[in-house]
Amino acid sequence: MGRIKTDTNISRKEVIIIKAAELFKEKGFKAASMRELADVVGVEAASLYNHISSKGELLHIICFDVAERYMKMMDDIEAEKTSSIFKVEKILRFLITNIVLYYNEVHVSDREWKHLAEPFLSDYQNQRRTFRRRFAAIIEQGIKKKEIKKVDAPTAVLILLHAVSGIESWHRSKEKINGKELEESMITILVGGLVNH
Amino acid sequence: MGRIKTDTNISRKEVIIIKAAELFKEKGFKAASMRELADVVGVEAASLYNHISSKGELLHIICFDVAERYMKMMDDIEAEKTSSIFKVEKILRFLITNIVLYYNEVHVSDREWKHLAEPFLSDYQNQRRTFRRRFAAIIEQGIKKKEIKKVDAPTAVLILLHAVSGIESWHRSKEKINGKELEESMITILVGGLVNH
DNA sequence: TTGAACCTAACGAACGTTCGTGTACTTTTG
DNA sequence: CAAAAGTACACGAACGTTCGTTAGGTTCAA
Repeated sequence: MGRIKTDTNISRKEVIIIKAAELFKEKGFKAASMRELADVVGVEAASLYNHISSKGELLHIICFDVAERYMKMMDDIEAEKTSSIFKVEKILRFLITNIVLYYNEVHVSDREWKHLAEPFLSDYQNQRRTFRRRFAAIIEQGIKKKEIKKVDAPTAVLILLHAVSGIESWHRSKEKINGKELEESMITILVGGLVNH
Repeated sequence: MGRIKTDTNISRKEVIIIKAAELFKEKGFKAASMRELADVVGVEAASLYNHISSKGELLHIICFDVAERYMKMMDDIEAEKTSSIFKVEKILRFLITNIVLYYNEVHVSDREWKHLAEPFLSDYQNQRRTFRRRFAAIIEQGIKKKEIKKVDAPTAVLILLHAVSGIESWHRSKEKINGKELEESMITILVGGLVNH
């Protein structure tokens, strides 16, 4: 079939990962086969194994790349000296931008992490849990300082995270509304609420 | 292995569907095998086929039962003579209650519908699209009547639907907060917003 | 005694992965 | 400078397993 096309900026392994993220998103991890992936990459299935060790490794790389970016962002924002409500807004903006930039990868890490093999599965779950706790802590600070309404912080975090992940659906119909507009809409609704005060 | 236990209220087929919903939620449709399902039901894999025609039929039933309830609810609410913001609130309350009651089924129909076979796949997608449009129309009415802030209605719908589906995560740690509390928290945040006005 | 419910055994298809080999560069050596 | 050795990458064939499903016989309640 021929070689995998690359330039100096991107390795053949990275090409496979990018295509895998797309395929896993489209079909789901289990339903996507290595033969299909090979087709998309333009090579025979066996040839993939010159670059990767297993199908599971692909999922692993995708999930942990995303998780790492989340953690880095949280480190930065926690260090900032701004109001809690502004921190919440900043986190939301990061999440939205991140989804727009790494659409396939984020989708896969959100929906297919169950298929990670141990011990990575536990590790991944821990990272997500920690992230949510740190997010909730910021909201609780905001409540104490009366910047944020008295709400159950962990519930608020769940709502915000899931609300943001709704962008995937939007992404399918790009034409209708652009990324920046979408971001503003989301912030308005989630931070300000629907009611016209 | 023995017979499937039933009473007069619930057929053997329904027992299989209930267990299938649980298994599909836990493992995903593709990763869940008929042999596993048989184990859970307490029977050999082949015996399942005395009650169902295929694995796909199980997914079909689960997805369309949920979709039907959504549509019925929308019919009712559209017919009501109340304010738009109150209709939105009612829809949200329905969605939350529905998730709490039919946790596994809703989860499966949300995440595994991709694996439906045609022509049911197209049918399902149409139903969901229609539902979102009707929801968006209610929000737009609210905007016209100045009950609701000027926001992009389709975006608002996506946010609300995904936010509500976040309850799944909550469901895993039932002890911490009960269903009614959760419902109030969600309405407060989604309708009223986070900011303390 | 009939029919629903279950069993064991087996089917072909698809899966992830391994193997041995071929080929075309690149590097090392005489 | 040319031959040899090494490396990177791709191939087709095959592996052992698991999958959904079917065929045909058995059990058991009504």
